[in-house]
Amino acid sequence: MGKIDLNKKKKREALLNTAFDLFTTQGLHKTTINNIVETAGVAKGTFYLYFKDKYDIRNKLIAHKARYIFSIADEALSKTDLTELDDRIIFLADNIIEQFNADRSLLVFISKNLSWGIFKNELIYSGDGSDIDFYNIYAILENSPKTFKNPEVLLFMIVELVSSTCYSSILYNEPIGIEELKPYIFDAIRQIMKSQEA
Amino acid sequence: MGKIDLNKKKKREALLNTAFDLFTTQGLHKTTINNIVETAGVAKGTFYLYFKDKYDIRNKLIAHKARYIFSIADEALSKTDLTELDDRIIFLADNIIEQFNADRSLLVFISKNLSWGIFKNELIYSGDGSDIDFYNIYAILENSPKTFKNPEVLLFMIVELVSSTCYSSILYNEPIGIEELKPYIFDAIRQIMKSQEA
Amino acid sequence: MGKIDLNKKKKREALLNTAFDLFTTQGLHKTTINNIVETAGVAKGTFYLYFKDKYDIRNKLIAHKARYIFSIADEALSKTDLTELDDRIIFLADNIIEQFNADRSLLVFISKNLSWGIFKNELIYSGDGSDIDFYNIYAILENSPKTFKNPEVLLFMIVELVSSTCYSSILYNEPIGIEELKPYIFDAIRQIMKSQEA
Amino acid sequence: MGKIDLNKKKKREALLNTAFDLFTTQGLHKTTINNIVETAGVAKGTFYLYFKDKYDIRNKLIAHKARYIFSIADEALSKTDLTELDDRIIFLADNIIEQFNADRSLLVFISKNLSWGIFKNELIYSGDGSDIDFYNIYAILENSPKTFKNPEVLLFMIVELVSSTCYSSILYNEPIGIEELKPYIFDAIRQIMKSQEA
DNA sequence: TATGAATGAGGGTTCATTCAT
DNA sequence: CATGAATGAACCCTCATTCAT
Repeated sequence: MGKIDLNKKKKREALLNTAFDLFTTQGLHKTTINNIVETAGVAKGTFYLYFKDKYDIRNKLIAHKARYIFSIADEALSKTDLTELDDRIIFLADNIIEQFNADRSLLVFISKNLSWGIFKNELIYSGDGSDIDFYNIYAILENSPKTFKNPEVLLFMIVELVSSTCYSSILYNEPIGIEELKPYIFDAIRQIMKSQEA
Repeated sequence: MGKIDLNKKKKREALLNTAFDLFTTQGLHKTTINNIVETAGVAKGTFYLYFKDKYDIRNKLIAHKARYIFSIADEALSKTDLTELDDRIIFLADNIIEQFNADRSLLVFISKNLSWGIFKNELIYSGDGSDIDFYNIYAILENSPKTFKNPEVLLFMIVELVSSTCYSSILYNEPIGIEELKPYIFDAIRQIMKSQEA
Repeated sequence: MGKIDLNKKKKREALLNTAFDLFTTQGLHKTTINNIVETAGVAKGTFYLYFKDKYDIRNKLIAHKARYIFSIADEALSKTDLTELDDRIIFLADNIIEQFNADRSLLVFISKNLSWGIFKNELIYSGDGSDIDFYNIYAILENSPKTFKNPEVLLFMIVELVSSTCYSSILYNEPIGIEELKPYIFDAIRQIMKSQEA
Repeated sequence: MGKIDLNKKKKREALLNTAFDLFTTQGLHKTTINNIVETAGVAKGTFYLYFKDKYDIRNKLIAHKARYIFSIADEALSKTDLTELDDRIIFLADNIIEQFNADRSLLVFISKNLSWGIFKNELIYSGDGSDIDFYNIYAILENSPKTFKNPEVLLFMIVELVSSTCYSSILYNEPIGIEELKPYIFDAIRQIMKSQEA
């Protein structure tokens, strides 16, 4: 990669990082292209060399950040010797909850923008290739000795339950704080999994 | 109520209805005050007689619409002879899901804007008095012969599970359509309730 | 004067007093008809029964306030036994300066709005009749044993010197505070008068 | 200076000139940004590249114009062989009065906006460096063989006397025209100076 | 590639004025 | 006389986008 290409990548990443910071601190709507380029230290026109508009850069950020979160959780899981399926799923949930708890701006950004569609397409079947194979997470369910009526629905319900309850609990302590809520969530996950065993 | 007051109420409602239509079809951000007043057929200044700004009218709409949805479900429930708690909860969930299924714009609007905080304050403990007493829904849990570790958390988890899974399923048929998804949701609700019995 | 007429006068005066308060605290431009009628406690339409617009009420206030200031000074002068002309003029100047010093909002309002033209027409030759005869002040010069080349110019120069130096000194202490400045002003007045003796 | 920089300067000056014309013919309040940009022939947004708002451009104009007036007078003075201090001061006063007389819009603009504070900071101690050194005017008093009790107060009183009497006389011929008034003003200046000799 | 001056449509908001009650 | 809901023109200002350099 030549010097020019390196410079290009640096510019692109400066824009991505800056945009993420601004989106999470000020919100998508209040963040202007001006804000982004000024903070990133590039010229206004340069933005348009890399991204179509504000929404383009946002979409690229979502996939990037979500993939990163799962890779962290997945890596941590691989360092455990958990074998039971529900233990493994709950380990992942817990890890991700903690990531969100540690970085609330990340939680806001992901929650407001990540749909199941994006999740499935961008993460699970991701053809990105650059990072970990996220099919793993999905594979956990399929390669288990237990079988489920509909693994995708199961995963979907778990993801939705965790992410939506997290949001209110971590950000507003409503109805209770996340540490207190966790046992309920994990219990619920176990029950949902049991109910879907084939 | 005099002629003038009637006229005022009509104007206010024209603005509310128009705003709701536009918010749900074009989104909050893309809807302008101009759009609203033009469509509602009033002068721009009139908007500011009734609402502080776009966010004020949105907040008033959320409470209004959410209250309405629950009142419909509650009324339907009262016409059944269901006695078992889980049956009653699932009846409510089903009814609300069907309302969303019948009016997707409502689903979008409510999902994007209703937080648990608003839900609790505006609906359950609503001092509005104009409509049904929403404490009912909450009361269902407390007046039941069964008791739960933490009724509020239980309700919270059910609401979050239903609303977040609905969204993807009804709007995008992801991961599966709502009719197919329902049994899974209802099963999950039963399991979650069972796990929280004290 | 009937009850209705009394009520009318009360409304009019409420508007005048309120307008003065608002003009002096917020400025002419920032004060709206809305502000005035709300604070005065009358309906919006009522304003237009008494005044043409914001500028009409301002003009009526200027004359009213200026006349009042001079009447206070004049009355105080009549209670002294000063006989020398320059002493009498300086007494008036001092008295008016002190009134301004005690009520800076009055100073701002008068300074920004009172022109020599208004001063002459509204005050000196005032046909108002309701208050003191302001011709007095002018008459002081003419009835004096000393005579001046041009009494009106003399008065004009004194008024302009006093009012313009006051403004900066009282409001901003620039270039020096009013107490320190006074001897210079009074000295200057004496010199100007001497130079114009015929 | 490149082509772009030249263009920028031209735009900025077009805006300044246009704003001055409009402020002096229509008043600050009645002049809108729209007026300015339309007349100047630039886009609305361009205005905001150079100035924060209407008041920003006004402030920049005041300093600019006032400095210019004094520079003209100062230059004219340097071409005379006047040595007596009061003659020099009166020469400056006369020159400035004539400038105002020749351009009444300038008089209105300056009178309504120039305070002693601005005068002192922006003109006398101006660190601008671009124009003449205005400390000169101030220095005239200090370097004179005569000494004064308080040179700043002396200058202040002269400036205020001249500017406030000018305003009424030039614009409204009240109480008399400027040519007729001048001898009185100059006489007054001489008297005031004499009274302040230490 | 990279720049940033220039654009101008369109945003939210204000407020003097009217007129039916 | 008094009201105040309604009006709508006009305000200031923002900001995504372009394009000559």
